[in-house]
Amino acid sequence: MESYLAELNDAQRAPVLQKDGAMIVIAGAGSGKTRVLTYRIAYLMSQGVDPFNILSLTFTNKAAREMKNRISKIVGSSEAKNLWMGTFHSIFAKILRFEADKLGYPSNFTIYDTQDSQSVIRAVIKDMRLDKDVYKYKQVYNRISSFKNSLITVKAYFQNPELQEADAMSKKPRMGEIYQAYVERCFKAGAMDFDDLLLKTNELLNRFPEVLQKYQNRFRYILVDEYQDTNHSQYLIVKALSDKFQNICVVGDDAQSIYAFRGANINNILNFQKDYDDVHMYRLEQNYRSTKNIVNAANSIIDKNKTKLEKVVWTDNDEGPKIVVNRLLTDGEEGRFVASSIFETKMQQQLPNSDFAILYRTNAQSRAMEDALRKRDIPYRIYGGLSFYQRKEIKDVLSYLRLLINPKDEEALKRVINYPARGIGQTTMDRLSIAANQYGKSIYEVIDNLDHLNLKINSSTRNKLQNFVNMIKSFTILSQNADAFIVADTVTKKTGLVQELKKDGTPEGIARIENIEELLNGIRDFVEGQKELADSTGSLAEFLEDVALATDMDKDTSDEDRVALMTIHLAKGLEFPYVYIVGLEEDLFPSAMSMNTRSELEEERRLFYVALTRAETQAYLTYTQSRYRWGKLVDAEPSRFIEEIDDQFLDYMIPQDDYKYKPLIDTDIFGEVDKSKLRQTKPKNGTPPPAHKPTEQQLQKLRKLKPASAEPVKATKSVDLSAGNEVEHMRFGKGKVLKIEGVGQDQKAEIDFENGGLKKLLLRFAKLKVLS
DNA sequence: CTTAGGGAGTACAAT
DNA sequence: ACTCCCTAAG
Repeated sequence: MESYLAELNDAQRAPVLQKDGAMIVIAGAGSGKTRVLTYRIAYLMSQGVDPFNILSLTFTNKAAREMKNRISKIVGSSEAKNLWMGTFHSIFAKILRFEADKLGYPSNFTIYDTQDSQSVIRAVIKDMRLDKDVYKYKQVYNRISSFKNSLITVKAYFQNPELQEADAMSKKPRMGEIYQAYVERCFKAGAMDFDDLLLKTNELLNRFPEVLQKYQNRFRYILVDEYQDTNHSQYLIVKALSDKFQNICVVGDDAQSIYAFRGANINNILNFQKDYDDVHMYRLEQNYRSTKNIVNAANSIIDKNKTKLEKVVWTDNDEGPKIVVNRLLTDGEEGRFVASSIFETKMQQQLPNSDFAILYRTNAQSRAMEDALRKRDIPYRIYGGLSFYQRKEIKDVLSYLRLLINPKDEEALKRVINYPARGIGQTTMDRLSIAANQYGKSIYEVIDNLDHLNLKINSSTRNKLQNFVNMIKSFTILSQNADAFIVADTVTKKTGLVQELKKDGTPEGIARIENIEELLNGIRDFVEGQKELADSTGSLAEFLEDVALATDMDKDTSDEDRVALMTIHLAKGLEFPYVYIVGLEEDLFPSAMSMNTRSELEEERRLFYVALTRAETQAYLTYTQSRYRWGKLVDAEPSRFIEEIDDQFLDYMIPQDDYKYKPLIDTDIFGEVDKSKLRQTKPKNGTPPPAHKPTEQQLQKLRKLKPASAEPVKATKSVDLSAGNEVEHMRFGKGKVLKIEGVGQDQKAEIDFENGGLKKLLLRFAKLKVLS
């Protein structure tokens, strides 16, 4: 029974064997944290804990499935079945469906994806007659999302002068009204957006003490993976649920916190010890994944960050080959280099395609890689980007299905009411919409009751509307007796969706039909899978629930032999023998949008750390001299992150000197500055990290080198400019006069710069002070 | 009401 | 490059 404990090292075993209480496991990259979580759950069950009382929150549903399988093998599948495992979103969506009536939602509420939400916001902005160039819907969406993730409700927003002032300052004084209208529309449509799944869970637990108690008693043991990427809303849910029994185990790595843009708060992990009594902290520092070269190179990077918990990741693995760095002329060249490198390695070492991954900062970079791989006939698979379920034709089918389940779902209705075209245009929709508001009904209800309402709609249009409603109703009746596949199949045929695409005849149209077929196959598989589970009928509602929260990473691709292409964000938690990190260029990685503050830059650096630590055997870093961006060829310069790796771990494919920063010095302005001295300002690498397991003394010493956390430089551009702070890595407004320190030896320069290109240069080499 | 074409605006990561 | 929105004509 306990034989699996022997598969753990001492550091891993300790947290597994602590049955009760609060604990945090700081797990370095590749240190076996999934194994710890899995075995800990198995151990709890072996100690008599009912699986029904264990809640395990994972980062992907796939990870949950895999862990469950693993646990099944240890404790038996009938037991493991009762475990609550999944992502925050999927677990709490289930609970919310069960408790929906308490919050005034139907239990069949729709889950709006980002597209749906943004579309609602666009409509709100339009209806409020606001300037769409000022109120950009994506920005507004992000702002509202961040409110929700911080548990700032509409009411809380209007009670908070600071927020309102901030919005007024950014010339969006009516943000609150938009927020309010958006929330109302979603509620009316019986819809929750992604953030609502967490926000409403909080509301549920706060407002209904008996509900809170119920789930507190149910989830006596809570485990949270990737805790460094939890946002405030998730934090509060975990806190509330674990409050009674305090059996809480969080696992994470602050060095891999990369979701701040989604509201993740690194302080959740940094401050965990303050949140519970008697917190045990465990550290997993031995890396089993990567070579010494990779581990040490990664350490040398993350060392540049100031905000972090101290830990020392080390490995007993081989030294391994150095990290290869190569510069290419263009992104096309870059793709060709990567493809041929993969090809050669694959042939020489006789490796499967699935041993290789190409990681990039932005989805747009996949194009060049794809082209090159295709030319070489190397099978690949792209993860992320526009997911399958977000494609137009798929969303169209899904929207019909959504409408059957929840006729109030306005986004779905708007999408399909006139597609394929059936003569119901904007004018009609506007009238229906006004009537719906007037009577406090949904648009669908208005259409359904046209005869009883006095609307200015002519009889032919009335007919068309009636036909539409009748069609939907016939589907609804069908769905009461038939499974999801039969319903979906009928829908695609009867609505004329497929016919419409056939008529089109273009290659895109054919591809779309194939996609719809793939969707139908997927639904059939789902239905069969669900029916096997016995307690499920494979209904449409179940399928839609699954789809709404499905991600690209949830697909089982273990039997595919393909090179993996994905963003670094998606690669978190994965590992590959050979990893290519492409596009290591300033403004791309680190992203141009993430260089305003130290904390943003540090997150980019963590992202790079994540990328590099995916590699088991060898990593390749590439960058280009010019790249197509925004449809134009633009110059690129090497990322500072290459420079930050200690040279001893790198193997340059072109003369090393070429890799040094080439300062973009404009001599007109910089005439008196000695360029050679500028070069010398390259930061010296600190003490190289230990290649072997450090002694306890060494560990202590290394940990003491940096404070546990440093106050990040605060940063809105204006504030820091006027404060005269020493600031690194910051952008400045035009026309500011700055003092530069640390240029060469005792050289100081005063520059009035207007030119965007100069900003970056200065940041890289100098500390800046504002003179005026 | 529908459709095609032009013009303008937008560019990060994603549950 | 791409999407979205608007306009004008069918």
